Amino acid sequence: MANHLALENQLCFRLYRLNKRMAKMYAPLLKSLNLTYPQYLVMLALWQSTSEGLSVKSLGETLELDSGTLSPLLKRMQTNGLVQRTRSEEDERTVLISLTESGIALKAQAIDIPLTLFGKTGLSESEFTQLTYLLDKLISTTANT
Amino acid sequence: MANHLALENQLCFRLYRLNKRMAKMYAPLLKSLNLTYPQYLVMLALWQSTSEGLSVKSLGETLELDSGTLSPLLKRMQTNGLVQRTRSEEDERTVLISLTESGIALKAQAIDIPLTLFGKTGLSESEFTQLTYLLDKLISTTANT
DNA sequence: CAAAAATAGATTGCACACAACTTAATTTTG
DNA sequence: CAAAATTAAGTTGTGTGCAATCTATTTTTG
Repeated sequence: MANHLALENQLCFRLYRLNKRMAKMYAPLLKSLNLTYPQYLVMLALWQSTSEGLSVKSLGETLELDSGTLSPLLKRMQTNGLVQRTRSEEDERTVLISLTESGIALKAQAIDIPLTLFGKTGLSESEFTQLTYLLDKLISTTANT
Repeated sequence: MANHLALENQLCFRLYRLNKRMAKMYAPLLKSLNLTYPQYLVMLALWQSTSEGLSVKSLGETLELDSGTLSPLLKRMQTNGLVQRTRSEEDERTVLISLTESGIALKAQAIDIPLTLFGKTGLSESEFTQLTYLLDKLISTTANT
């Protein structure tokens, strides 16, 4: 007779706690780069993009964030000198976000973060693979928006 | 040669996205109970507690939230008639949070939520068990606070 | 082609989430 | 026992995150 409403039985609560703990583990490393956790995700997206940058729309699709979150976040990143905003010439509605020199340079300082964090998780390679598989499966069955 | 900074390779990003998707899946169900997702977690904690209720501190330990989050959140729940606050008599620093009649009654309306959501995940029982195991392992290796 | 619909981004309002700080009460300690 | 340290909640300030709305620009359609 399972108690379905017990907090310990909620998958969502495990994800909720773990997500917060992850962000807290990143925080000290990111602080030295003057980045918040969501800003770090934006940087990851931009570091792997072309030099023209990404539109706010495509950044939003990649990170699953809407303009209500991204607009002020990108404004802060611009203030901190990490990104530039350019109106697209083909479509005046579109704003292209691209890295500044300083934003590009920051990549070198971030390069070790993923492995450092993976070390702290204590997971084996095979557990990591298995967890990735299960999370992807769940991501694919949970519709976005 | 793995690209460690690629967004697709980040475990944290999978958890980040999935956590948000979960909250969005709960949202419509919780809206009919007039609860937000964090408020739902508070209700789960209170539904399984004794009738004396829980202190803000123990609620915070259970949910991994500090008073900066809980104080205003509990105030809103009190405004909505779900919980009461009582100063403890043994220790005047402690505030006990307990359910109102209406808060207790809400449990009946929430009883089907976990199974409804589990259905939407599309996970098998064995996948659920495996995922729970891996998440717990990760939770136990990631220190809190 | 002009009106209607759709799209991109920004803005507003509300609810977390957390660091840092404050206040009041209790414990510890010299 | 009194001063110092600790503890529990609350407050303040900043940064998300999202729904709803607004504005400007395109695209579609009659």
